[in-house]
This record gives sequence, structure tokens and C-alpha cells, in this order.
Amino acid sequence: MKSSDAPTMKDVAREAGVSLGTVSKVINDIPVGEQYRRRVDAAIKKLGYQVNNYARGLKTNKTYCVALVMPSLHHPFFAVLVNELSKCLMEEGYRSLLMITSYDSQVEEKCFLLARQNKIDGIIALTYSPDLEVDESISVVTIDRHLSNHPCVSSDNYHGGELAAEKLIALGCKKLLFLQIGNVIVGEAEKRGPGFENACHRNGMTCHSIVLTDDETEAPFYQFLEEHIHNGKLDFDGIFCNSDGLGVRVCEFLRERNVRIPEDVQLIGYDGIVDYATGRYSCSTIVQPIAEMAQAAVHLLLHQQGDLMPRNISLAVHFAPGGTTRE
Amino acid sequence: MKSSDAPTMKDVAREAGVSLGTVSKVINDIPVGEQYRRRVDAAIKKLGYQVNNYARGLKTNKTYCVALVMPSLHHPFFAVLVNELSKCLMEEGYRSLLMITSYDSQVEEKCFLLARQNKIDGIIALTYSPDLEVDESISVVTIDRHLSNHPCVSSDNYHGGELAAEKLIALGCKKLLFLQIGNVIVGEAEKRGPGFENACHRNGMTCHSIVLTDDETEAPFYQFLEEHIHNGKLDFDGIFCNSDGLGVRVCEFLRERNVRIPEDVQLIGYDGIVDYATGRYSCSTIVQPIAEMAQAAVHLLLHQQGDLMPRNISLAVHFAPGGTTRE
DNA sequence: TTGTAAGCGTTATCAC
DNA sequence: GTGATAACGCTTACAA
Repeated sequence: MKSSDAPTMKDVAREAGVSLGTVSKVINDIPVGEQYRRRVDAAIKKLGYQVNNYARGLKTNKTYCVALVMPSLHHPFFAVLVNELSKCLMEEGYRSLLMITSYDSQVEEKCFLLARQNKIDGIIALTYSPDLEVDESISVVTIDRHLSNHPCVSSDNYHGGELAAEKLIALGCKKLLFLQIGNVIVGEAEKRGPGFENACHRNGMTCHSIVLTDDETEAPFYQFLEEHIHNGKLDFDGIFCNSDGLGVRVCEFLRERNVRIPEDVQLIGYDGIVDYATGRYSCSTIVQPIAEMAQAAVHLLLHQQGDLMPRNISLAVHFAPGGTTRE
Repeated sequence: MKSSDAPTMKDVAREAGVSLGTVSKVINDIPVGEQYRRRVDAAIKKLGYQVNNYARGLKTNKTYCVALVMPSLHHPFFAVLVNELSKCLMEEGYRSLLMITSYDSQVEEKCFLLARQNKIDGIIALTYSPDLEVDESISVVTIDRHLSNHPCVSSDNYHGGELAAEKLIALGCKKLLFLQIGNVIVGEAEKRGPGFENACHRNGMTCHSIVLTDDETEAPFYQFLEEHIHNGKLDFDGIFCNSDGLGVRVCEFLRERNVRIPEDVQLIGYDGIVDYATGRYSCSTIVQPIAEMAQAAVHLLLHQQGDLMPRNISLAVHFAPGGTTRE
């Protein structure tokens, strides 16, 4: 850690032979005599002066810094989300303070505390603890989950579920299965199932659903599937999984048992995860508009505080074929 | 953006009926009379006081903040690296300022500037611009690439190449091929090829190498492979790719042409990328110890500045089977 | 227009 | 050991 003896505004003022206030004005683009401006600019360049955001933040009570509280970057969805959030924030002149919670609510709490100590201008969070204490004075936007009455940005999960059902039905499926494994915490993502089921019924079809929570294993899925395979034929011909990850695993399980996908069974996942190596979707999927979600979250946090904060913003999803449906 | 009217040390002092200095001492764990400490602690709790890191940083010239300058989080290697870096830093009491450059050297430069303005305590960077201007007063540790004389942390790329060759040879390969597509910028990763070739020669084997740079497409690889397939047999029986991504694509290409992997051709990639859905390696691979690299970078940056900064630290890699080798 | 000075919330150096 | 007080680098009235 080298000690920083960076030049300050005072140094610039001395070098330019003007006062502190003048330097400040130049830096903040406040009108100043042309000659002064030139002298100051020259001094700044000569000394390599850089504004000290800490001093500025202290004075203005504005840090141009937003905390990103995320469970992990091992999952592509989170990684890409953080990527987009960080880019959006940077475009708006904000910096991102990244905090990884590892799905640990203790850490989540600590992050919120740290964020507060850092006097950040806001928090964008995807958390798993339902009862996080959030300081009322700080602006928060959540992704996919609700936290007190802070606005939540998500994809249109309900419609995504509907879309999956409609697509499978349009592709000729007659017996539909819905598999979900997810958070004990109820969030926006839990609307995928209802959307799917509703669209099934609306189309006069029944649908078998199996819903597990994160603290269980996926074993019941596979046991169920196993029991419903007879002579290499599954009793269902259309499956909707609440994530691409699950979709991929289910595909693999079925293919190992000689169930042909998409010939005999078609499957749709959710998320729109793109394989890093091939650039393709890992299965047919309902694509979440991650970049738009990031943009919405940032915009909501920075430009729409105060008056009319919506409780939820859900963004349009679309279906993308990924080899596990006939189209 | 709600305005923050958080309580200050002054408020705490008044509430506790002590002076400012005493409050400061309590907060910084400097010995203080038991009664005072209790009164201050009570006041802190009552008011919900939180230290203002900006004011503290201004005074102490220490921000406990490190900038992470990364090209993108779309690639799992970067995502996991950032994940680990951020966790390490947090454990050491540091915050991470994430900056995504999108492989754009203009942005890289801007990030370094922003980092400097933010008076961060150091930078951990994976950049693509060879001539980034780095302020001499700031500590930098790079990953995989060299930047002026800042220390660089990487996996043991050269040995990784050797390992790949030795493994393929041990598994019975007779005709070896090396494929590399990578940065125009020369970094530590460019040692994989030499390591591979050297180990080949040491074992009395020749090795055909094709090296492309980022600004080209991979087409020449596939053209070459196509020309060297006769009756479903490839002229080579062992391939080393300089990344798992390339490895996966090459496998796919060959399998589509009925070349059997790993029966007829064995392939080893580099990175140790784990599939998010299955948790398995995407191909047989030389695994980079990402967590250890992160730890080394953080440790180097925070605890070993000044005296003996190594130019390069390379960490041990290991081979992991991933279905594209016979073991 | 430009310069001066107060103050943001801390820490640290003093006397007491 | 405790309490004033002077910085830290900046912004912002306000005075010149």
C-alpha cells in the first residue's frame, strides 16, 4: 500500500495562482473567466490532479456509488445481471460496490450494514432473507424478490409460464408436466407455475405439477420420471421446468433412459441461459431480458425515487428454441 | 434518492453526554473508561449510529476499497474470479468496486481514472490494453497479463501445457495437435503452448500447432480439421486446446463428423470451467485454481506492498477428466 | 467574476 | 483517561 500524496485543489490553486473557489468552479463546470479557466486547466494537467471523491462525497452527501448485493456469480444469470447492472450504472456516472452474500442471510445483513456505512446512494439486491432490516433512509430496488415495500424488478414470470404452456400445446403436446425446485422464500419467480397451469386449463388441458424447495434434493423428480417411463416412453410429452438448469438435468436424465427429446418429449426451461462455449441456449427456454431488467432497476433507483414507486415492474419475456422443442 | 440525515458522532456524543474524542475512541476500540464506553455504546444503539466511511477515509487516507477491473462477467472464468476476489476482499474487511470494461481499452483507461478518483487502496485488473497509464502511487495486481512492473498472478500456464501433453501421451496418444486462439496481447496464458510443445519434444513426439489471434475467426481450425479427416478418422489422436470453450467447440465439430471422442481422439482444454447446470467440467481440462489465484492476488495487494514484489506468481494447476479423455 | 471562510464527519494531537 | 481543537479535501455561501 503506497501512501498517496496526490495533489489537492489547494496545490492546483497555488500552481495556477488563483483561489480555491475558482479551481472548484472550473472542476464543476461553473462559469469562470476564460483566462482563469485556462490557467487552472493547465495546472490540473501539469500536476495530474484528480478530484477526491471521498472529500466531495463528504461535502455533498452524494457518493455516486450503488451497492450490488448478489448471492453468487457462479450462476450465469447472476453474473450477466451484475455485468449489465454495472455497465448501466457506469453509463449514468455511478460506480458499483459489489457484495457477494453466498446465499447467507448473515452475510446479507452485513452487506446492508456495510452499504450504509459507505453512504452509498442506493442498493440493488437479490437476497434470500425475507426479513432483512433495511434502513428507511436508503433507496433499494430488488430483483425477483420483495423486501418491505421496495420496488422489485423481474421478468414477467406469470406470462412466461403461460408462454411455455402455449408453446408446448401449439407444438402438439397432449400431456403436460411442470417441475419446479426453488426458494423457500416466495418471490416473483414463483408465478411461473401458476402462469403455466392457468394457460393449460384455459386450453382445456390438465397438467401435473411437482414443486420442491431448495432445501430438498431433486431426487423426487427423477423418481417420478422413472416411474412414468414404460418401454422408453414417458407418460408426458411436454415438460416445463422453472429453470434452464433443471431443464438441462431433466433432459439428460431422460435421454440416458432413451427417451427422445424433442421427438417424443418436448421441454422448455426458464431463464435464457446462453452456453459460454457455443453461444447457444442450453435448452428451449423462456428468455429473461436481463439487460432490460438491469436498466429498469438502475433507472428506478436513480431517477424515480420519492413519488411514485411501483411495487413491481415485470418485463416482457420471449420463447427461444434451444433444441429441446420441435421448433 | 432519499436524503440521508443519519446521526453523526456529534449526535452520539451529545446523547451520551461525553465528548467527540471519547466517542471516536470507543468506535476505534481505543481504551476508555468502562462507564463511558457503556454510555457511548448505548447512545450508538439508541440512535442507530453508523460510521461514515467517507469522512473516515478522507481523514485516514485509507478507504478499504479495491477496484476490480474486468473485461466481462459473461465468461464463467471471469465471473468466478470476481466472485472469489470479492469474497476474499470482504473477509479482509475490504469492499470491491466492480468495473466492467467490455474488452474496451478506452473504458479500461476510464476505469483506472475513476479508481484513482475514488482513492481506492488498490486495483486488481485483467486488462487488454498493453499501455495503460497507471499512476505510480497506486498499487496494482494483474491477473494473467503484465502491466508495467506490477505483479501478475496466474495459473502455472507453462506447466499446464506440459501436463496436458504428458496426460495425452500417457493415455496413448501418438499424434498431437495444439490449437490456440487468443489475445493479440501477450500474457501469461501464452505459455500454455510452449509448455505443451516442450513436453511433446521431451517425450520424443512431434506436435502440430495452429495459433490464431482474437481478431480472426476460428474458421482455419475447422478447415484444417476437415482436411485431416479421412473416412471418419482424424489424422491426430490427441488435441490440446488453449481454453475449454475452444475445446467444447472442437469436440462438437468432430463429433458431428462422426469422429469419436474419447475413443479415437482425446482432447484436453484449459481453464476448468464447470457447467452451471450439471456441475461437471465441460471437457477434460487443466484446472486453474481460481480461488487460490484470487486469494494470492488479494494477499499480494494488501499485505505485501513495498519491498519484495514478485513479478509473477503462478499457481499449481491439475488435470481433471471431463469425458473427452479415456480417463 | 473572484476570493474567503465555514463546515461536511471523522481522526489525532494536544493540554487538562 | 478525557475533552477541546485542528486538520483531511472539497463545496458553497457570502463578501470583496
